[in-house]
Amino acid sequence: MRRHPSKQQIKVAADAAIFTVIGGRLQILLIRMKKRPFTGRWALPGGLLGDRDTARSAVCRILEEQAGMTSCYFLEQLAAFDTPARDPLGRVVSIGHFALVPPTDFRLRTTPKYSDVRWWRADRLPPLAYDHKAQAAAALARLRSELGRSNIAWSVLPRAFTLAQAQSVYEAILGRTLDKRNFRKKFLALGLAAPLGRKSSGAHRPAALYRFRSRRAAGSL
Amino acid sequence: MRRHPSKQQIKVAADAAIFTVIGGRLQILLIRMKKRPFTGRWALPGGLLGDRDTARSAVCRILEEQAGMTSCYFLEQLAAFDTPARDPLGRVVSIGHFALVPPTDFRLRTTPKYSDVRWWRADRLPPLAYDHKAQAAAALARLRSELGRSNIAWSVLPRAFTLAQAQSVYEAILGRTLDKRNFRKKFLALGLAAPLGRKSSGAHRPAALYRFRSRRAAGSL
DNA sequence: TCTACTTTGTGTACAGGTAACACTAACTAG
DNA sequence: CTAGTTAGTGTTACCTGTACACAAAGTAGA
Repeated sequence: MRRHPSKQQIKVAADAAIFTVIGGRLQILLIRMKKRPFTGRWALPGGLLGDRDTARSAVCRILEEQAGMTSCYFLEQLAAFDTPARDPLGRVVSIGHFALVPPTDFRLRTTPKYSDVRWWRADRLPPLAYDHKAQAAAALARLRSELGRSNIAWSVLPRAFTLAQAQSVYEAILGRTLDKRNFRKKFLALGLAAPLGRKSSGAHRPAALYRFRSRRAAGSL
Repeated sequence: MRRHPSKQQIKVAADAAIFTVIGGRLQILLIRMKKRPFTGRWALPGGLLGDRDTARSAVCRILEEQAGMTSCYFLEQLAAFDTPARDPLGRVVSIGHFALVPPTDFRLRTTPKYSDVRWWRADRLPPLAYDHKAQAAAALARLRSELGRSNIAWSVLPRAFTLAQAQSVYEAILGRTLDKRNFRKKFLALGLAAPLGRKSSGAHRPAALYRFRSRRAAGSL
């Protein structure tokens, strides 16, 4: 082992399933490819690692290049995807990632290398390039399973938020409605959030505002 | 993305944390390295992927080469380990795996490339090469967390087994004793095992024998 | 053959978490 | 001041996990 023969032809890439919540719906970020053999196809943002990249730093760089997205907050590794035929142009092993980001922190912007970037509803995806359908499905499953055990939700909520906003985010991610009283009980029992003052939204009864106690706690490998 | 520059210098390896249970203790398979810079150090079995290997097939091949271990039953991917400095001789991204195997199916056998192979108690590991300490720890955590949700245990139990044997395996893996009545209740409630006839072990009251209904069910990504 | 020893096999009670369920309080707009 | 909308609050039933003790079945050896 570890013979380091110079003949190995495998390349290493990183892909990212980036989620956000817009309009009460879970969305995933896709880019549209220009190059063959996937011309016109949508795909997860991704690309090859530089020699000094970690997979994580590669993802951050790629997100800026391909979508104008700065600052990766929460970003976690998903799995390695290594089917030999997954890239028709050559042997590429991809390290999949997933993240949850606030929809407002940046404006999506494409580059000449791609024809488009946009959010898609996570439950209505177009056909995807490579094995990205499987990657997106695995990422969604992990996102849902981590939601209950960690404080990922902070990355898509504003600094100060109401419990109704938090509940709406959880519902969007899980894809089902939750009971209001049970949600409040459980969410507060997790001890991740602390109350502040009050709020005066455009109309109706003001709601108490909360903030997350810390911005990094459980969840990582 | 996917420019396929021929200049990328990263290589792809696969490592494996192979567990078994011997004498009521959880054991992990290590090999002893001859080559610099880890001469004399113990390490997880592993090596570079061939151009047509999947990570999984590479692990199977490597286990046969490095330890004489045939037939990989249960083998699951753990994570990609991509710290640039993890291999002092060059940039290598490793795809970690873990498995649980029966201790009796083969005789361990080393090769001229390594000075030794043997089982080590999982709670008393020697210093390891590369980032294998972290890989082994992550593998153990995953093994424990999958134990409750899947039927991995079949891979270390004989075809026909008693509930006491099963309990002993679970205790070895989890590293703590379990309550007999609770274990039997839960194990049978999982519905993975079905009863057979009876047994006459060397001494004492005979125990009912069970078998697993299927040899592949839950647990995979 | 009887006794001592060892292992198998079984049920219940309590604690904690999850899921279902409806009404009053506070504010805005007209 | 009324109608409309959202915020906020407790209790009950159920399920899961955990703690705990004793009788039954066989072997080995006196």
